[in-house]
Amino acid sequence: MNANATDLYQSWLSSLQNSGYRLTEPRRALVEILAASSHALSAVDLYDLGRREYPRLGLVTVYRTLEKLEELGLIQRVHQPGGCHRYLRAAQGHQHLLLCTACGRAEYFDGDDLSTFMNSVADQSGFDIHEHWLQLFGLCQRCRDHFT
Amino acid sequence: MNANATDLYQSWLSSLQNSGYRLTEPRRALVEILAASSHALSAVDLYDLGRREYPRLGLVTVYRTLEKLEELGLIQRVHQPGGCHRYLRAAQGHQHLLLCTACGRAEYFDGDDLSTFMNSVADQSGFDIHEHWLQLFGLCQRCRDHFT
DNA sequence: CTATCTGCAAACCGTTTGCAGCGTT
DNA sequence: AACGCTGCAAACGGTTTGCAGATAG
Repeated sequence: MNANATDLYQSWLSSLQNSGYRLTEPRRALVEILAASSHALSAVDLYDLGRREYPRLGLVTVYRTLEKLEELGLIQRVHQPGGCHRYLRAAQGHQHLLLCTACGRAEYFDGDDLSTFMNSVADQSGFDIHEHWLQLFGLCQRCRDHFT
Repeated sequence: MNANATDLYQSWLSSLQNSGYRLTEPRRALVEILAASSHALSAVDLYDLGRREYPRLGLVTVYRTLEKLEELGLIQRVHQPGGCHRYLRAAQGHQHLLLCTACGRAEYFDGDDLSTFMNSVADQSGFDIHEHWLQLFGLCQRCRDHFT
């Protein structure tokens, strides 16, 4: 776990505690995994990874922990083309997602440049836009090298 | 059903037939609904609407018809914040989606302006971007008027 | 007449809920 | 000691599959 992930881990644990939630073994394990991961993970991914650290972990606990972390704005759902979702640390400000279709790596990029575009769409359509959802799919550097 | 929807209806039926699929009562009913709808519809929406025209319709047939229409590129899935998906006539070229969170109305808008943005993201990230997914959520004109 | 399509029932998968016991605080 | 949290099992909702009869071509 690098410095950045350790910071995230500590701050997420504090967030949980400050909101009146208890710090338990399964929660520590899940927070550690999520804070350190560069991939969007499914509930079952987390279950499998979590059991390496805490073998008694149940899938239900994974869901309940995800629910709390999402509620606190620490993680967010990532929607997959197939339909089911994965979880990833939340975007900071106006960031959007770049997902590798081969390895699942997830990266955020800044998207402030989009505001002019949004405004023009709002004007033309008459919609009052509240939220936008932008995800790009492709091959990350590592997978490109790997496949060529 | 307006002229545009009638055209879509006829062309979708032809597409089905040209691909070796049969034109049956349930399929005609579902195609008619989808071609005429300005809203993204769930499988159950289609089931309910379809039964008004063809009461013996089964939910399974809805799914199987959606599968074929999607395979032929005539409709596409719309991903909802909640998780489950709805179906809508497919985008033409580089269009993106605008969805009303109140009434479910769906509109496409052109998004060619995004290519410069995509290129700069590709350059900065090292990703080879294959696909992008942009959906905007808000209130449509009609619902704005209704709520104010 | 044949192959495809249909509807039913049942299986399926990801997710949620009820509950009795465990562990944090 | 009290209450929140956990894991199990069972329920749940949306979707898919197996099958025998119906229907388009």
